[in-house]
Amino acid sequence: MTSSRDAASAAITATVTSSRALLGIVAQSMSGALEELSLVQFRLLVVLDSSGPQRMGDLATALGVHASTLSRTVDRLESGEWITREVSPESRREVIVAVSNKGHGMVAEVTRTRRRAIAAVLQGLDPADREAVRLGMTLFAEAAGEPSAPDMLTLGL
Amino acid sequence: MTSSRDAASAAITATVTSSRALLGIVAQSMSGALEELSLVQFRLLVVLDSSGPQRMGDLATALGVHASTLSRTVDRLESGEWITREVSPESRREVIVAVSNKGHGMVAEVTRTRRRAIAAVLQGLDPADREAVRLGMTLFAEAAGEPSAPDMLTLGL
DNA sequence: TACAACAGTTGCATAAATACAAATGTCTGG
DNA sequence: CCAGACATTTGTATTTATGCAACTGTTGTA
Repeated sequence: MTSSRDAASAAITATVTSSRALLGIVAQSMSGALEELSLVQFRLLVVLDSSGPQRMGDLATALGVHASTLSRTVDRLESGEWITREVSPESRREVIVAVSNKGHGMVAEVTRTRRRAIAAVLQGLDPADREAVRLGMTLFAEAAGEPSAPDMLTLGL
Repeated sequence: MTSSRDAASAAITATVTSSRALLGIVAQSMSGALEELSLVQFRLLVVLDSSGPQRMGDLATALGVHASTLSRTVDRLESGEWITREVSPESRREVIVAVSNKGHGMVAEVTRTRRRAIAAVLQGLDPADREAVRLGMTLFAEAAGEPSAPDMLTLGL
């Protein structure tokens, strides 16, 4: 007979294997961006793109880096016109950073590429299997919950 | 009615969401290693651990970096005793790099942590749902195939 | 209004990753 | 056996990321 432990283990192994494939897709989708930006810079762009305009200090906290480190990274991104940096209308000692159109376009491009790559994989399945993937992925995502921001930052995502 | 395009799109979205969760787990599993090693160094360790001992030149090619760059990175890993570096028994001009016990242990530890984290997530599902995840993940992994090495390297995996 | 708290930048300093060029040592074919 | 090819390392230089300390300017408050 097959024990429930074997069944659980099979699910784990399948998930690990699948995570490798998914990781490959994610990495590949980022390769274009990483020709123009460092991983750290791209990470900043993603955070800013998803959270909206931020004060320097808050952004430094969100990224877990020193304010001076952020200031330099923002220098570089600004000179590449990926982001904008403006004195806050609220307080002249605060500086608000926001993604530029160019910056948003890059993030969107990566997202689009990722989605397209996943779509291409699913294309290779018949509808019933595709539905099985949808179900499995949905169940897993629900059980896992949202990844924490600090976790994602480890890999610069 | 629900078109087949909607169904496909739902599968894509579910997979994208799931990939985020998986990425979080992967990143978290690496966080311990990244306190002691840089991403580049860890990447080298993983490649070496999975492909076995390599000549410097081949390793540089596999990692897509200049030989001199590799030489320096190997210096650092060697001084931390993560790897060994020995003159090849075949030819005295060749140098063979291999993971040390310590290095292998680190990679294994990350792998173990990852597996455990995934197991914990699956633990939260009842057997039927877990089986659905197993099936979905298996189908996806089969359809996606093995990720290419260069792709994985983008993220240092 | 003066002073303390705050936000950000700038002046160091360090470490890592990177590549190119040059040097060193080893092989190999003629 | 020796000249060129080959594998690796070393010298040099650049870029990025990083943090601490000091500085500048702004705000709030006693």
